[in-house]
Amino acid sequence: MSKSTINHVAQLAGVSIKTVSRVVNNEPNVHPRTRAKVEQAIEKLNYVPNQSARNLASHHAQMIGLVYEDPSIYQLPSAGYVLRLQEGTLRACRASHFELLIHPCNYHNPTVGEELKAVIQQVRPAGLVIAAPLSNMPKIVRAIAETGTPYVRLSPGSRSAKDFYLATNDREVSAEMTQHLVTLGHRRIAFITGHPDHRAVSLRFEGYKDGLAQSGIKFRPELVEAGDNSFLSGEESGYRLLQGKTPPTAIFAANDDMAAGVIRAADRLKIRIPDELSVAGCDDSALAQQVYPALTTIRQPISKMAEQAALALIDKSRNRQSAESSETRIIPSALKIRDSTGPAPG
Amino acid sequence: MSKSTINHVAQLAGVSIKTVSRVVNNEPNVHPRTRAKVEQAIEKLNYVPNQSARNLASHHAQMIGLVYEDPSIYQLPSAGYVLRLQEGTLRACRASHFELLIHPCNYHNPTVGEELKAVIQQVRPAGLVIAAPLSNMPKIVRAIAETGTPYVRLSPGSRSAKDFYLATNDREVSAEMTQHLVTLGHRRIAFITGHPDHRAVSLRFEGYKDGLAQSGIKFRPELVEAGDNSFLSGEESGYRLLQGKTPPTAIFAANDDMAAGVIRAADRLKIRIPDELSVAGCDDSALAQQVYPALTTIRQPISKMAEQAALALIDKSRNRQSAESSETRIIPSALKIRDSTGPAPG
DNA sequence: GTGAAAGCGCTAACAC
DNA sequence: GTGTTAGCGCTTTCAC
Repeated sequence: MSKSTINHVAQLAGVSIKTVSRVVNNEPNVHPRTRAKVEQAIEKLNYVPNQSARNLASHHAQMIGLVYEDPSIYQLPSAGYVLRLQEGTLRACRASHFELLIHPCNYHNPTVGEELKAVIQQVRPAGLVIAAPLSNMPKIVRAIAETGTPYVRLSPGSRSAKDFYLATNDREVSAEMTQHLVTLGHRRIAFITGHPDHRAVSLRFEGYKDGLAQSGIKFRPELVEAGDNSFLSGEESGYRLLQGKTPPTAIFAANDDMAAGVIRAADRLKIRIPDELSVAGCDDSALAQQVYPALTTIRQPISKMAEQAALALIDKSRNRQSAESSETRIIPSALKIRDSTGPAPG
Repeated sequence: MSKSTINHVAQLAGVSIKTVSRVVNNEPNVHPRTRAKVEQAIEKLNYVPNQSARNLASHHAQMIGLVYEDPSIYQLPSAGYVLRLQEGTLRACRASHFELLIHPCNYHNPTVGEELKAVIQQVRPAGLVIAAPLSNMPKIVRAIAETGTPYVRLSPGSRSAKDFYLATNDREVSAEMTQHLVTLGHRRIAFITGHPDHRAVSLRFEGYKDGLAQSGIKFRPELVEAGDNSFLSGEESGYRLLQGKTPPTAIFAANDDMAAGVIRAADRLKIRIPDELSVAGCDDSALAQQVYPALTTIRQPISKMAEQAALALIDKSRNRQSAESSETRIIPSALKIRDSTGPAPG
C-alpha cells in the first residue's frame, strides 16, 4: 500500500507542504500552474491524505455520526426506517468524501448520555444526525448539545424545536389522504390510531380529522379504533370496524402494519379490496408492497431528510461560519396510491 | 465540553504521560497504586482520549469497517440481512470501545476497488468485515488485501477461501431440513432453486439432494423448479408443482421470498397449509413471521458471524501478533420450525 | 501567491 | 515500574 505523505507530494512538486495542503483542501490563493503541478504529483504518488492527521490538526473528523434508537428492540419492522436513514446520510457523505459512523443506542439505558458524549469526544465527528424518536428526547439532545458538536434533528411531525431540524408534514399529508378517500366517494372513513408514545403517529390522527373537516364530513368517534402499531392490533380493529352495524367503506390506519392487519381481517371476512373496502396505511414500509393487494400509503421522505441533514452538517464544517443553527426545514411526504384503495361501493 | 488531554491527567496524577497512556491502554507494568491515582485523575478531569491523536500515532483507528453490497439495488428484502450484519458488528465494537464505519458499495461500479482503497487509506480502520456476496468477489478482496489492512470474509456456504473467513453450514443444514420433512412422513419433497449467481443458495440445492440421499429417497428432477429468489418466481413455481399430475406434499424453497410465493399459490388453489402441504423456506427473513401460516425456515447466524469477525479483528489489532490469518470458522445455522410444516397428509 | 515553524494529543522506542 | 524523546501527517498562524 502506497503510504505517501504530504511531504512526498511537496517534494515531487517542488513546493511547500502548505501549498499541497491548499490544493488538497481547495483553498484559494494558489496559482493555477502550481495547482496543476501539485495535482500531477498527487496523481503520480497516489496520495490520499491521512484522515487522522487531518483530524488531529483540525479538531474534527471528516465524519458524520448517525444516531438512532437501536432497532433490535423494535424487531424488524423498523429495519426499513433505519436503512433509509443510512441511505440518505450515506448519499450526502459519499458526495463529499465524508464517512459515516452509525451509533444506534437504547434510550432506556441510563448512561446513554455519557455513552454518546464519549463517542463524540473520541471520534469528533463533523456533525451528528439525530433520528426520531431520539431527536425528541431531551436527555439525548442535551447530551449531544453539551459537547458543542453541530447536530441536526430529524423529527417527522414535530415542529417546536428551536435548533436546526428537519421535519415532514405528517399532519397535512394525512389530511390529504383522507381527502383522497373522500374524492373516491367514501363517506364512512374509519381511522385506526397508533401507539400513543409515537408523536408523529398521533399527528396523523389530527390530520385525519382535518381532512374530514375540510371535506365537510362529520367526525364520528365510533369510526375510530385504538391500535398499538402492530399487525395484530390492526387485524383486531379491522374485525371490530367491519362487523359493526354500519361498517366503513374505507379504513385509514396510522401505519402500514396495522393496515396489513385490516387487509387480513377483510380477507377472512370475505370482503373484497378495493371493491368493497378501501384500505390505506402510512410509512410505505416493505410490507406495503408485499401485501395483496399492494397498499396505498404515505411515503415519508426519510432518506431525503437524512441526506439534507448530513449535507447541512458537512456544509457547516466547511464554511465554518454558516451556522444558522436554528433553521427549520419541512420536506413533504407523498401519497403512494396503490391497489388497496378505489371508488366507494354502490 | 471538557477537553482535557493526557498532559492534564499526568500533571494531576503527578506522573508522566507515558504512565497515563499505559493505564488507559491497560498495559502491564504499572504499580496498582499509581494506576489508582491515574484513574482518579481521569475520573476527575473527565478525560477521554482523543482518537485522532491515537490513530495518528498508532497508525490505525479504533474502528471496524463493515463492507457490503449496497442493498438499495436489491430493494428492501435484504434489509434484514444488512441489519443483522450491523447488529453483530456493533455488538463486538461496543464491548471493546471501537466504533463502526459502514461502507455499502456497488459491486458493478468499475472504480469500487479504488474507492475502497481510498476509504481505507483515509480512515485506517483496525480491520474490515466483508460480507457476502462481496466476500466472494476477487476484485473486492484483492483491493482490500492490497492495503494491508486485516480483514475477515463472511461467506455463508463457501469453504474454499484461503484467508481468515467465517462461514455457515448451508449445505448440511439444508440436508437437515430435508430430513426433517422426511421425518414428518413426506416422500415427495420438491425444491425450488434460487438465483444461480448466489453461491450459498446453490449449496442449499446440494444439501437438499444430500438430505434425500441420506433418507434413501430417490431424487426426482421433475420435483425441482428453477426460481430466481423472487416472491413471484416462487408463486409461479408453486403453481407448476401443485398443478402437476403427482404434486409434492412438501416444498422446500431456497429462500423465504419464494416460499412465501408458494404459500400464496397454495392459498389460491385452496390447498391448506400445513394440513395438505408443508412449505419450508430459508433465511428467516422478516417475511417468515409476517406470512400466514408462519414459515418454517433456516436461520443463518449472520449476526453472530459478523460479531465473531469483528471480535477477531479487534483482537488482532490489540495483540498485534496473533494473526492466524488463514483460519476458518464454521458457525452452524439452525432450523426454525414454525407453522408451515406438519405431518404428511394421508 | 507561497512558505517556515509550531503545534494538535497521542504512541513507540528506548532509556533508567 | 516509570519517564524521556521523538515523531505520526497534517492544519494553523503568521511572515514574506
